[in-house]
Amino acid sequence: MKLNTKSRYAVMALADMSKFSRKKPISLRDISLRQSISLLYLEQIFLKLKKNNLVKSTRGTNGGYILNKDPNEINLSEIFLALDEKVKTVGCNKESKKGCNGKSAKCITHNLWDELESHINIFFENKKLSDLIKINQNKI
Amino acid sequence: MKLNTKSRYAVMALADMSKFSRKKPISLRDISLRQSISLLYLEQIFLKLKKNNLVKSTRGTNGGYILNKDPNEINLSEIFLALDEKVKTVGCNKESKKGCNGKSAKCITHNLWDELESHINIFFENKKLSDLIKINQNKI
DNA sequence: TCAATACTTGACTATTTTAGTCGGGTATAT
DNA sequence: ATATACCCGACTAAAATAGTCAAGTATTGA
Repeated sequence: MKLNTKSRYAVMALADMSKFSRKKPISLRDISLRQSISLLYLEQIFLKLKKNNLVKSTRGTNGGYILNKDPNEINLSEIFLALDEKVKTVGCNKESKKGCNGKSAKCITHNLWDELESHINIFFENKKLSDLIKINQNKI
Repeated sequence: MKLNTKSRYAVMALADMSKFSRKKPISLRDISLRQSISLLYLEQIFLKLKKNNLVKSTRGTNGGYILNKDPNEINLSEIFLALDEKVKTVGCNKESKKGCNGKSAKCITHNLWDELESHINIFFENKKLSDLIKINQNKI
């Protein structure tokens, strides 16, 4: 049970950006160097973040990305959502409303996974980007 | 971010067993039929459960598995542990104490994932097998 | 103007993980 | 004896992951 790197790197990169002013664009190159994430990979990630209006971009020299909102207004749910990272613990969850494991009824563990999902989602919803940098003032 | 089927099936199978007396062995064949899980796959799963002393077995005709403890004494953590399902949200966690992402220091999101892990682990520790069947009295 | 910077996009790929199956056992009850 | 049911390692197809690559376009600063 683990998160994929895209989601993790997205959070890392946005947390990185949160430490800087929202006036000047921050280039992916800089983020790549500071956080040791492949530039090419970051590009892929930021396309999704942009499509989901978490960041906006300016091209050209001195271009880069800017956060669309204040770090204390961005929660982790939004970020995971932007990257299609679903906290979908199992196959038999809300989406497949009718059956689990090829059967016509909900499986015996159905409610359990639902509960776990809610648990994790609530955790993410309550966690803001600004929370990350508060704890990590000392780190780059 | 999802659980693997082995862990899920393990919980399902043990929850299934929890509904029956702990006197008579329950065959994997029966569990397989009731829960729609491949018998061959169940065998693999129960080997691990047995090695970790969650169940004991008797061979031969009318053989099968018996829970080693009462359902209200078995929590989900034990089950996941038996199947090596770690709630290891990311690479850079407690195990790799020194660095994340090839760097020498903890990454900016390190504490976040730690916190999430604890969260989920606590959820599992507090959840007993007996809780599952209480909620699902009506289901097989 | 023109070179350098930096975002844009889709396609591609090696590796790893997952979700099982298969084959050939061994022990036990009837 | 024979059918049942656990035991165990090895194997594999398919999917997911974690990226890279190629070929752009837009903007700025010298």
